[in-house]
Amino acid sequence: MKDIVKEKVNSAVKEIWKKEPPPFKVDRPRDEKLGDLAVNVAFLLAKDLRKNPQEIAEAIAGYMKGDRTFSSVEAVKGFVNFRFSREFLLGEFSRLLDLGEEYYREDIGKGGKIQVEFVSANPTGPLHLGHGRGAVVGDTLARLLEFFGFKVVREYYINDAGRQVYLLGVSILYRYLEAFGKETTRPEIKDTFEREGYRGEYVREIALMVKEAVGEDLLNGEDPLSLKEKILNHSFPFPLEYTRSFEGGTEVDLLARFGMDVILEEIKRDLKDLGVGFDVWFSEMSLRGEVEKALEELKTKGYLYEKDGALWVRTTDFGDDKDRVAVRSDGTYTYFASDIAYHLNKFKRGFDRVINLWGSDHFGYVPRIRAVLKMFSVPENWLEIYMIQTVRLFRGGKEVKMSKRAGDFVTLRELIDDVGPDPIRFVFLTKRSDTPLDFDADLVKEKSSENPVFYVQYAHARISGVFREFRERFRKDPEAMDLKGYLENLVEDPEMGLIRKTLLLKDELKEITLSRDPHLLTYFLMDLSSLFHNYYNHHRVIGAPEEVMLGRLALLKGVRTALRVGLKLIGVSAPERM
RNA sequence: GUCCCCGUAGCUCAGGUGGAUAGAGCGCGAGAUUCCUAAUCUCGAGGUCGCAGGUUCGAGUCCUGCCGGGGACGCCA
Repeated sequence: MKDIVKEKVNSAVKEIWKKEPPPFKVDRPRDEKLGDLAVNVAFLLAKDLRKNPQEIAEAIAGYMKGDRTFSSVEAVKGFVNFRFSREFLLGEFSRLLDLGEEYYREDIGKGGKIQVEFVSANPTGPLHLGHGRGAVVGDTLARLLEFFGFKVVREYYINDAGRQVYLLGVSILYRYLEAFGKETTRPEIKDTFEREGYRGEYVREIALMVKEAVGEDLLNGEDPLSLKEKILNHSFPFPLEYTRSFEGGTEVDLLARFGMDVILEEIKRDLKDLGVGFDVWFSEMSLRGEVEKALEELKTKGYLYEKDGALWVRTTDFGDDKDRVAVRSDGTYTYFASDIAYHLNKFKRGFDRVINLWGSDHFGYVPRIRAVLKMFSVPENWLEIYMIQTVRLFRGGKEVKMSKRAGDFVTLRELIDDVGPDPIRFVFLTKRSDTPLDFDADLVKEKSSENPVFYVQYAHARISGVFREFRERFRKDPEAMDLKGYLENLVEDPEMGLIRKTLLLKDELKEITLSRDPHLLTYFLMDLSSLFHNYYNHHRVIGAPEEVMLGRLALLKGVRTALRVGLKLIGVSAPERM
């Protein structure tokens, strides 16, 4: 609807002053008594035209006289305020009834390829709340982009190479021995575990699975390759891709691979239960050759140099505050080296746009990645990076500390089991993702008005209830009825208000998608639900005179479509009853 | 120390490229149900938008400084 106003104001300015208007804003006025939408173009034209804004606004308003889209166009203090006519609103609402969900869809993306990379948690432990937040925000963003015609690839980058994988293997080995009441005779294993090992309970569980599969054989120093076969033959109820890919090496490596198989399985299940799916699980390990090639290219371009036996990338040439190591003096690659190759890989895959959702601990990482992309002349706006801030969990009014070290951190799994996916998704979308979020587990569980997700779902359930009742009493299905002809019978202000709000979702969705602010959608849904609940409490549908009843049924049908679209996009269910 | 984010009602937070009299939920006070679900609704109280300057016709929004909170600053991942 904003487009319509924008278009009309544009041509008015062109017609009256024979000039192209500056970029102006179409917004909802603070007070809805002033109108449905307001335009600030008069302020922006004032200097140029050497007139005061009010005069300009009046000229524009005058030009619009007789336009049947609006019931009024007024100039107030320099704003031009538009109020949509009943005729126009009912016409749009009829289209909504005809088209259903499609009314809100628009092909902005035109098939453009966008990758959204999110979560990407290390496969060395269960997901925690912060990962869950990233999962929900990323998935919602992906849903929105898809809705608007982008071809979206959801990708999870698995850090399955590097030191943390070794640490996982060491930790499993340590716990395995412990399960036999033994201590390692190798001091490097003991030291490493004690200093940096993963202490979570899940490591013990994995160790027990190993014990189940190979018994004491690992204790007896059997060849890792034959241990591998024993694990594969044990028929665990999940794929063992990493274990299978083991082609010789230490038992620590084998255990790490098995551990990653187990953990990734858990991670996938957690995400699935949150309603989050991925198209691509990208393995860091698989980049092997590409890392070398990428570094070779950087070298040719002259951005690589050697110092203290390590290989450095001259990221300071492009705005980073210090240069970064890509290859350590012991010859191993840093995480950064993999990431250079990974982003280059993304670029070569031909995405028009790539969105990274990173945990806030990656903050300092942004400049170096941007620097590298510049070295490869990748356009600046190709990569968007958004930070997902930490989530603090509260129970019984107290913060529940999450500490991966001590192993007593709160997992996403516990919370999903505890409160279910709907409240989690909703709450994660009530704040901008780049600010910290406090999550009150007690409150979220409570099925009361304190919990906004139920408020919105309840609106949907109530409408469904009316439809149910109608079907029972009149033996007709409102879904199948063409009700738009009865819209004329809606005459009350709250009805027009609901219609207006329902139609506004279209602008809202578009803006939210383009500004990448999925959290605003929850606020819209609460507003719409509020209007509906208010209406519901003061107007009866069934029991009203037939003409009015059918009109109201039409109204509710449209509102329900809006609620469904909104809920679907944030991945929250729209229950028929509660 | 350097950099980034945040500071709006008692609490948790919206306020999307500056725009009109500052918004919601919770909490608090008062009320609403013979009728489609009261997980609801109505009314009320509650604010120097951290502080001080600046830019502007206009600042919660932009700039500078200060105060307070959080985070990032490894040849970790």
